[in-house]
Formats: sequence, structure tokens, C-alpha cells
Amino acid sequence: MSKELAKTYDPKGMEDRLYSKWLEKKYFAAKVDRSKKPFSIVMPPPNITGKLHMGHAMDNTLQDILTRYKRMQGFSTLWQPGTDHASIATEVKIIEKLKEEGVSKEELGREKFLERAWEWKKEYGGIIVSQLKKLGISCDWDRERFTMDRGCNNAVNEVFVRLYEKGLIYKGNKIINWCPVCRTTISDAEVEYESQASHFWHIKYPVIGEEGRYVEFATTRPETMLGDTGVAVHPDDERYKDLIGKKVLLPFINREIPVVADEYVDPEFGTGVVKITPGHDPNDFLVGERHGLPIVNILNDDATINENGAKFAGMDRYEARKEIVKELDEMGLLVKIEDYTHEVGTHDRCGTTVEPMVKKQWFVKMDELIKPAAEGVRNGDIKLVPPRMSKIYFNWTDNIRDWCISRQLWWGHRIPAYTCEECGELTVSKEKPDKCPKCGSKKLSQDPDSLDTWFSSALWPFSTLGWPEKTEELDYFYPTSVLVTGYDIIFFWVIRMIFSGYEQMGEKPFDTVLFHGLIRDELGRKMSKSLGNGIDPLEIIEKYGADALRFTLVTGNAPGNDMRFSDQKIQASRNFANKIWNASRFILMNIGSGGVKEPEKDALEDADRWILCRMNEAVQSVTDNMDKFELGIAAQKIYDFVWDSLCDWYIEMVKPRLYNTEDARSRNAALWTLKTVLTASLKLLHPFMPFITEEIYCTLREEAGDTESEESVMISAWPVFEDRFNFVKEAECIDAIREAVKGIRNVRSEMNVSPGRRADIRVVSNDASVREAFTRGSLFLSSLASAENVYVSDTKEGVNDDDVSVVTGAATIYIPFTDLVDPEEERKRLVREEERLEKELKRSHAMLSNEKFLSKAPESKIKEEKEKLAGYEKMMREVKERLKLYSP
RNA sequence: GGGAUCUUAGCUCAGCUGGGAGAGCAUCUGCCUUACAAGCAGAGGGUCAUAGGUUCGAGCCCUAUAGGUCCCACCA
Repeated sequence: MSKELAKTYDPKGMEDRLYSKWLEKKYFAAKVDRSKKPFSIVMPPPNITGKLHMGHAMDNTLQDILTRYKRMQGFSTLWQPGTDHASIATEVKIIEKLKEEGVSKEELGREKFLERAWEWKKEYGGIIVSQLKKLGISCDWDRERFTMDRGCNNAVNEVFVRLYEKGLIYKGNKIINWCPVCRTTISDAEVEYESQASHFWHIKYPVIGEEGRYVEFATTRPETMLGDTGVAVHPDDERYKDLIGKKVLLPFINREIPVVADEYVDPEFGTGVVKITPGHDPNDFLVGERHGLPIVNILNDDATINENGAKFAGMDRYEARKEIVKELDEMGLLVKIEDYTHEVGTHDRCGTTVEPMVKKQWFVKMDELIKPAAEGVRNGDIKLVPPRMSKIYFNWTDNIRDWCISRQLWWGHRIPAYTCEECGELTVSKEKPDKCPKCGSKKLSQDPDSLDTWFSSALWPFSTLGWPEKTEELDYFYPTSVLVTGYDIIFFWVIRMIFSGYEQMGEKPFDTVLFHGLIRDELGRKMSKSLGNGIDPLEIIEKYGADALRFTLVTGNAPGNDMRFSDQKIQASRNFANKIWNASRFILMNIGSGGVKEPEKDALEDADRWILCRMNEAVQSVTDNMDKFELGIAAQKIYDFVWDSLCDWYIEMVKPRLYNTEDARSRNAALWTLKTVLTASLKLLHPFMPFITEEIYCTLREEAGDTESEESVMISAWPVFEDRFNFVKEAECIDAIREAVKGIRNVRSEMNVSPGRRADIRVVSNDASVREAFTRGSLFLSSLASAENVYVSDTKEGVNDDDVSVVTGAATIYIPFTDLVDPEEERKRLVREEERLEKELKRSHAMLSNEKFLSKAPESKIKEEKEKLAGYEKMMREVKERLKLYSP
């Protein structure tokens, strides 16, 4: 049964149809197959709150390209999908929703809240998954996981207990970042610094025992003075040496606080005096530790002043700031106010200014854990692409601080720690213990906090493979092959997966990390909700198809670089899809019902050999670039090969042969070549444009009655370089003719020769093999260059002096446009040509007479240059001779 | 304050380890040639940010400068 491609390329309908087929055929299913090499990728799990955006589209397109490529190369592939519970992001959404119903989280209670959260997950968690499928990605959906499913929870508890038992997780009273709106701690990575215009308040405190003496200092946060427990100066600062050990009086509170000497103070900055608030500043905390200063917390969880703030208690932090400044001024303790711009830490989720506070929290001790993670990248055990990303990576590993993992949230993995209500004993255990191991009490309460959402994502590469169970999948697919993600997530996720992998598995989690950049809008701005400049990938797919979108997301983009997305780009990709669609239609039409036979080798003509040779080169360079993760270059190579070599040249060269049904042998050779080259092209393109390639591949397969080939391009073999197609000589012949065709077209266009006017052309060359090549190629030479007859000769017999000449390296072509020739124009044309050649000759001569070049440059370069020179000289002689005819 | 990165045709960007400047879009010219006007053929357009250096040879390597983007950082 013969099948035809629709007249125009229309991705609608086709894509969903093919995706369903692939799912049905279980092509995406991962299998442990010891006879094959494994290739595995874990998908960065999108948040269940998420909606597909361009970042997801790019991330998953890259992963799909790699997976499909490796699958075709015969690897046993696993692409592990899943979603992330996104603790804080989800919790915020649910609270918002509850608010609409007029209920608060606290009113609802923990248990009911969690029920709501799971309902939420059920309702919305699948949206992003179904949207991802529109991209055509080939992950094994049967293995889909969720960061809070049973297995992941088990892995989380296992890791927590292990780290705790090794002393790498501890509970400590440390200064942490507090978000007063979300009412939870956040990690350092979640703090975003933002430049804010503010003030520098110069304030003075009276020195006790020295009437009329004050210490003056400057601060950006005057309200924190309520928590001051000291004042610091540099030990060598002569100005304040005599103050060290004395006390100053804290206004409002009337607390006597000491002046301490600490190296931390920069005597050059400000007045050289720093007020010390150990409870609300990370540096002051350290200074306070060194000098035994007490910690005074002045803030409630919502950032209002607490009872330690005396009369300011109950005020909001900013309100208190105003009031304190005002009153200090009235007391004559405010010296001056300067304008000042500084970096203020904000919560990356909600934008609220975070407050450093001292609280008892759970931490992961990082200094030992980070060592193998840093070393793994340093010694190349893990490769980062592009390599410059390692600098960002090391910047973090070299300045690592303990990771605060407890969150005052309900949606997330609950900390597996239990406190005995009778004796206060703390037990860390995967399961809730029956009784307190110390006093035997059965009254145990679990720690109310949950874990940072990244704690579970850090385990993703092995938790999804069944760890801590020793599964076959884990053994076969771990370490995974590539991790694909944006560079903005290095600190949050990549580093944490790496140290977790080394610590828990004793092995890296992946060989390579391929980073991509951000997608920006046409003006180069980040796509954001507030700007409303986001482009919805689903709308693009609806309008242009997933293939066009995918192709756009990889072409013209180097690894790690941001890219601008524009309508023009997507249209260019769609046009390319249309191009290959039509070329295929043309080929199918010509194959018709007659079928194609493998031709005898000598039936292949120069043009056939040329395109087969070019195909070989394309296969080679696409493969090389795929292996280097240069997907953008690989895509570009395919584009050029298909559009330029195949469509614009080969198909055009071969048309006369296809239309001539009398020479069946030649026609079959051309058809076979077309089919071979198209098939290889479809395979090369398949990872990038899976749908259109599959559609054409299957149609071609049916049309040609090709039952031996694979039934789907996605499980067919990736093309390899084939020696039997390495027709270098023939390729050169065709290139000589192409050069002639270009020259003739150029002349025709410049002289405004109407396309309908055909002319006899004479090819003159003293090289016999060139003459033979032109003779063999005369048929398509005439069709491509609108020639009537082509005469090939080694003499100028039949050439008129005023014929137009086209000089190429291999031959000179004469065209009798005598009636059109304006001698003056012709002379100018030749002079331009002469000038160009002169320049080239000069450069070439200079190079070849340079002794250092001759002694240092590689042999091949010298040979190449000599050949070029010979060509230029030959052309120059021709041009000069022609010029004589037009010169006075 | 430290670091990364970018500056190439009017626009958006490629250009792998240094060996005669590329693509898409836009512009101009000519074509509805029986796969494709979402197309075909042709053309114009760049002192590769600036200044030095290394080299036989630099868009590519080194140094400095200017401008843009981003990341990190405890100067109160």
C-alpha cells in the first residue's frame, strides 16, 4: 500500500499521533541490558507548582536530543522523569488558596493542611508532566517519581540518619537567615542580594565613667541597637586604645555594654567603631563569640520588636527604626545621616528582606563533605560543560558554610528526630521509636520542622534508582551519564547532588554536567511574570510545532550561553522543517511505486558520489559535535547539509536524470542515492526534530517496501562514516563544476540575462580529467546554468573574442552573450577580477617566500598554499589574456 | 571589593586545539523553473570594541583600557 505525505507540512495532529504510537510501542522504556552500554539521565524534576516555561523546554529538549542520539547509537538508555514537591513554593500556593477560603494554615492544622497539599499535588502535579509530553521527550514515564514518594522519603530518612550518626548533621544555635513573611529559615543559597538605597546613621553612645565622652559609629540598621551587647574597635587603633575594656551605655535599654578589641573592625572605614549585635548580624555573631558577648534577640518571627526592645516592643522593624532615630535625635545622640546604597539580603521566593537571627536549627556540616565534591571536579572525574562553570563551582566549594536544612514548614520531608517529653532525650531514627531509649517513656514527639526541599533533590540520581536498596537499575545505570541543567542552579542542586553522591554511593552522581543558559526575550530581558514578557512554549508548539521549537532552542547557541528567543528564529526553524518535508515529498514522488534497487557501484555517477561523500562528512562532523555536546553546531551542520548540499545542489543536479525515464540505470542510481542520503539525514536530524523525521521515515519505509529497516527512526541505527562512500576525487570534480555554475549564474545575473535565454557554453581546460568531468556533468551543468549545449575542449576553437568568460581554477567557460556585452563593463569586470587575484597572489607569494613559514608550518599547509598559488596564477593568466581584448 | 562573560554584517548570533571572515533575518535585483514563494538565483554590507604584545601568521593566545551582562562577597 502506498502512502503519501500531505501537500504542506503541518505538525498539528501529527505530533500527538506519533507520541501516542511511541508510548504504545514502549520505545522509551529503559531496560537493564548487560549486552549494551548504559546511558542515563535524570531529569531535573520540575516543581509541581510549575507551568511549562521556556527554561523547561530548553532543558528537556537538550536531554531528549542526547537520549535519542545515544539510543540510536545502541546504548541502553534511561531517562528518569519525575517531579519535585517544592516545599516552600507549594506551601505558599496552598496558603494563598486557603486564604481565598478565609482559612489560615494554623486554623486548619498540620494534618488537614497536609491532606490539602496532597490533594493539590494530585490535581496540579500532573499538569507539567502532560505539558512536557508535548515536547516529544522520550523519558520512561513508567518510572516517573516524586521527591516525596515512599522511596524518596525512605532515602531521605536513611541519609539523615547516616549523616547524623557520623556527626555530619547537628542541631545548633547559630545565626540563620529568617524570612519574616514565610516565617521560616532559609539557606544561604536562597538569599538574594539586592542593591538598595538607604542611609548611614551616625550615632553615639555615652562612655560610662567619662562624663561628656562618646563613641561614634555608623550603622545601616539603627533598630538593631536594641540588641547591642558590645562595641568593637580595632586593637591597634590609637584613637580608641584607652577605651578598650571600658563600658558604654546603651540608650533606651540602659544596658552597660563593653568596648572590645577585634581585628574584624576596619579602622579606615567610617569612624572605626562598630556596634555589635550578635543576635542579628552574622559578623557580630562571630565577634560576640570571640568576646563572650551575650546574644539578645529583639525580634519576633514576624519581624516586630519583641519584649527585649523595651518601649519599642510590638512595633514593626521599620517603624521602630524611624522611632529610634527620631528619639536618638531628640536625645542628641544622632550625629548625622548620610545617603548610602548597600546590598540587602532578600528571600528569593518572596522578596522580603531577610533577618539574620539566632535560632536552634539543624545543619549539615559541610567542610568534610565538600572535599571529595570539589576534588571530583578538579581532577576531571566530573566534567563541566562549558568548563568555565567550574570557576563558579569552586567559588562556592572554597567558601562553603554549613547548610541549614530545617524549615518551619509543613509540606516536605519531616525531620526524623524525636524528643522524649519526659527526659528530653533526642533520638534520630528512620522510624518513630516505640519508647525513649534513655528513660523508656512512650511519650515521644517528632521534630515539627521539615527539610529544605533540596535535601531530597540532592539524592535524586540514586534515590530514583531504588537506593538504599541494591537494585539492578542502580548497579547498571549509576553513575548517570549526563546532567542537563541551567547554571543558575549550581549551588542549590548540582553541588549538593555531587557531595551526596560521593558520600552515599562512594561515587560521582554523573560523568558530565551540561549547562545551558537562560532564555531571554527579543530585547534580551529575562522572561518574568512581572514583566509579562514570557513566551509560552505551548503556544509556540500549537502554532509552529514542537520540532520547530526544539530546533530553535539549540541552533545558534553555544553551551552555557543565554539565548534570545524571537519569532524570526522560530519561523526559520519551521521553514527548515517545511524544506525537508518538501524535499522528501519530491523524493517519494519520484520513487513512486517502482521502488529502488541498490545500484552496481559503477552505476553511481559523479554527482551521486559527491553527495554521498558530503553525507559522510556531515555524519562525521555531526557525530563529533554531539559527542562534544556542541548541539548547536551539530544542528547547524545538518541544516547546511540538508538545505544547501542536498536540496539546492544535489536534487537540482539530478532532476534531468529523474525526468528521463529512458535511462533506467542512471535514474535508479539517483533515486537510490536520494533515498540513502535522505534516510541518513532523517536519522541525523531525528534527535532534534523527532516528529517530522519519524513521519517521513515511516512513509519512506512503506513506500520503498523496505521491510528490513527498523520500523521507527528512533530505534534505527545512528549513521556512521562509510569508506565505500568516501569519493574524494569525484567530489572534487563536482566542486569544480559547481564553481563554474556559480560563475555563470553570476554573470547572467549581473548582465541581466533573462532566465529563459539559454546559451551554448564552451568549457576550455588543458586538464584532461577536468574535461572528462565536465563532459560527464554536461547534462546537469546545462540545467543548472541554463545552457543549451555544452562543448568541452582543450582549445578555444569556436570561442568568439567577445564572448563573456568565466574564469575558475579548473577551467575557463565562454558564453556567447556577444550582443549583451558592453566592452567597457566587461573590461571593468575583468579589472576587478584582476585586482582580486593580484591581492591573493601577493599574499600567497609572501607566504611561500617566508623562510620561517616554510620551516615552521606543517607540511599540509605548505602544500595547500602551493596548490592555491598555482590556481591563482592560472586564473591570472586567463584574466590578463581576456583583458587584452578589451584594452585600447 | 573579587570573579566570570560578552563586544564579529543593519538585527540576532556561530566561528572547535591560531592558517585566506560565516549563517539566519533584514536590504537590493531577477524569477510563480512541474518538491517547496515557509521557495529559487544573484548582489551589497564587517580596519572581528580600543591600544599594545607573543607568533612566519591573531577574531581566536597574553596585557591594559572602555562599555554591556551576570555571579559571588560580612566593610558595619
